[in-house]
Amino acid sequence: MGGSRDKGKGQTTIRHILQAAVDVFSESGFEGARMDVIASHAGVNKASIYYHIGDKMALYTAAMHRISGQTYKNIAVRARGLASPEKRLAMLVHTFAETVDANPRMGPMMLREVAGGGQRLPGEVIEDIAGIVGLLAQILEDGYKAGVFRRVPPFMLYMMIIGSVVLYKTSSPVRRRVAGEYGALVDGQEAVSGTVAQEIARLILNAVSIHPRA
Amino acid sequence: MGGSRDKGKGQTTIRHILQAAVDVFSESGFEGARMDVIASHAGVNKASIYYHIGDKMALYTAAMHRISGQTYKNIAVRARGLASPEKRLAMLVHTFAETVDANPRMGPMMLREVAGGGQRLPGEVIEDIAGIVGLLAQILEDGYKAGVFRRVPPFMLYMMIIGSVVLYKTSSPVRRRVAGEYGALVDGQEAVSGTVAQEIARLILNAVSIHPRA
Amino acid sequence: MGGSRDKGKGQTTIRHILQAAVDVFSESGFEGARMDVIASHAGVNKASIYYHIGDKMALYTAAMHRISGQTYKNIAVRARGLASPEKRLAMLVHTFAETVDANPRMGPMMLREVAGGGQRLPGEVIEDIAGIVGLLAQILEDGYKAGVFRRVPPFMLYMMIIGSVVLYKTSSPVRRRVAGEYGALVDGQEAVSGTVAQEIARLILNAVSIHPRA
Amino acid sequence: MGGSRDKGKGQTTIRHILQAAVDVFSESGFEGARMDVIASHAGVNKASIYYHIGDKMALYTAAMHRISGQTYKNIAVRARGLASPEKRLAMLVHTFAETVDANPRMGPMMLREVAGGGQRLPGEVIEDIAGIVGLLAQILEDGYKAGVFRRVPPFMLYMMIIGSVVLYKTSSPVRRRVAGEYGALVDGQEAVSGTVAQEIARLILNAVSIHPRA
DNA sequence: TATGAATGAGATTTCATTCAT
DNA sequence: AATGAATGAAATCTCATTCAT
Repeated sequence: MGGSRDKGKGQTTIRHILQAAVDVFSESGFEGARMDVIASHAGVNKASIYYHIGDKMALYTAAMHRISGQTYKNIAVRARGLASPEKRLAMLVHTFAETVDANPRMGPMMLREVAGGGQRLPGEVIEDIAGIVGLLAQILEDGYKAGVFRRVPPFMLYMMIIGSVVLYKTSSPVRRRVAGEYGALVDGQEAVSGTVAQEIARLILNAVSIHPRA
Repeated sequence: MGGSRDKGKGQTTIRHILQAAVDVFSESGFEGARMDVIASHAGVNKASIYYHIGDKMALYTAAMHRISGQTYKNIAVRARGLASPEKRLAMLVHTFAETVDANPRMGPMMLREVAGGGQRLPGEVIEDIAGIVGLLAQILEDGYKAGVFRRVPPFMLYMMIIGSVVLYKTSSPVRRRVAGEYGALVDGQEAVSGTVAQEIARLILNAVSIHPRA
Repeated sequence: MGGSRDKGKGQTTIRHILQAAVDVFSESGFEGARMDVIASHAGVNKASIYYHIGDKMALYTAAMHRISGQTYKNIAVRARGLASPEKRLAMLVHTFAETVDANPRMGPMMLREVAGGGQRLPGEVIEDIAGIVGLLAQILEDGYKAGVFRRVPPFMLYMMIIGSVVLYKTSSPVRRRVAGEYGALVDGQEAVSGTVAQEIARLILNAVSIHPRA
Repeated sequence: MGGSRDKGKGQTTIRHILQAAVDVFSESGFEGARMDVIASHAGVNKASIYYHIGDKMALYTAAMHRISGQTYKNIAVRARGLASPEKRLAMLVHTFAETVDANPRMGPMMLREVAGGGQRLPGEVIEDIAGIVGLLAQILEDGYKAGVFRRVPPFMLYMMIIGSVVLYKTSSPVRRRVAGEYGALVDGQEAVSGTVAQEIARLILNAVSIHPRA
């Protein structure tokens, strides 16, 4: 019946492996991840990973690229066609938050990479990040020309956005543990798109906007 | 036997070990760090680490606490005695930035912990973090009561601050690599206190302040 | 279906496989050779080797026999019909040298076998070697009866001949490296038949001949 | 009593490891040798090899050098002080044969190296070989000047000597198997110094000497 | 207090071989 | 007749930890 015959069996296997790699690497980091674990998550023999993809480093690269590529594509597609810089900036925050929600593994992987100085970041991933920073820079430039935004270094704002979104998302276990110490100070939602993203977007917009003196 | 002057020899060794541990753990993460490497950085034999401190986990805990404790103390001391909530908030950002500059290892270690869900964070470190979040909550509360700040979830703002400061600091290698792809978009200072911290403080203040409509 | 012209297709494949096997085994030895490498040298899929020939050992046996058989046949054919023992001995050295030149892979394979005690030598190969030793023994016997040769153990002379020819041929890379250390001592021709074989034949003849006292 | 305390425990371990390495590598070749086997031959844990020496390649290098060095030293010491070139050449053959008898592992290792083109031969080993060839060249030169030797390329004669000695020694299992096929042709002594070396020395001397025409 | 040596347990990687098509 | 995919078994190498001194 229609469609998927067993042709391309290898492609399916590769997809399984990459998904498992994303999961395990993001949970445990590069050194902490074990090939055994990835293999069994993927439901394949360890040797299959080497057959289809290569060694641990190659697997890591492939997994990273898979995620950064998706993120960039999502953001790029949605960023088009919105009129005002404010709306585009808000949209970027929301899209980023949604991507993080849809890809809970992305945050940890990126944080770890940044923590390690990005030494392991493959060129393709760097390109994806540069793409996102480029979009953000364009928005800020347009807003500045329109007289609504202050001059803000785009990379700094990028860090602020992913900092708040990713850390907020990722830190929920930490947040809970801090909550144990400090009761009311902490607020417990899990998803970061929706309410939380709205709050973040408002803060970010507030931060970059030019406000008239009273 | 002996007695008099060999007192404190062990303390020096312990200090060397802890410093080396901070360096190596922050560079490579928990799993990536090797006891050999830490030992040789410290200029001692591997077995000495076990004698003086304990196993890898104990060493990690000690190193983390050493850093988070310093940070908390720095911030707590400086945050006292400033009148307006705005000034206290700006001060907190600056102090945090300075601490990160003075302790370049702190950022990576914290990012990694957050990325890993903080599973390994020892109670003492959690307390230090909670302490900082508590200070921040107090500042926001005062500002809200004074009618100058909006209601902002303190943990979210905490994430925003450490997100921008730490990521900005830590990401300088990544930033340079992105710069290669995207020329002018990136700005290259290394220290995060000073100009960069000022810019961040301004953004943060802008973000939380209540602005009159034009 | 099929029928007419696909006959013999398998034979070509088998030839390719065997040639590749000879190349790779002689370059890397039995343990060092990889089935993948042999397959790709032969331009076929790894599984084809198993289909057509069998496992690694079977392939090795087939490759060895292919070579030893050629050598024996060459020598046997040429050795016939020459009158004097001296000429037949010289001819044997030359033929051996030519075979080694034509089959550059033979030397290494034989050396390795000898080095390993010949445990892996299949019976057919042993027979080929025994054949050559037999020819040599006959020559020596005839020369002894004719009063021109001393009594020399044939196997020892066989070792001397293949030792000098094969080692000389095989060792050219080593010779070049030694040359780097010891300049003028080394002489660099590549082919072993021709001049080199003449020199060797002269030495061998000199060695076994009976020389009148001055 | 006297002497060996437990000081230098590591040195003993290293000696055990190297001896085991020589045994196993020479029996099985580089690829065929298993680190497990070497470790258990040496009576140490596998990891000890890595602790004391390094990886498989480093171990191989160390083992090769150990052997080639001993050989060169033996020959160099004995070659001094003999008057006539003939006696020195004979002595070299005998010493070589004795060394091979004393070090039954040397032959196989060298044959394998030659078979592989010597790609793996470390510089130190090349130097040892060059040293031996140098001694031989000197002897031949002296004999030529004295009018008793023909001009013979030293490297070729070197190959002839080690070819006959080493192959003869090493090939005893092969010889036995050939004997099974060809009865009387083969002669079965195991040691190569003594009678066999005498025979070889006589052949070699015969080969290089200038003989008056009858 | 300090260290060279040693190791068990486990990690990554390789490879000959088989299977389904 | 041929092949892409898959794998069990085993090889090399690593590393936190302990021991004897």
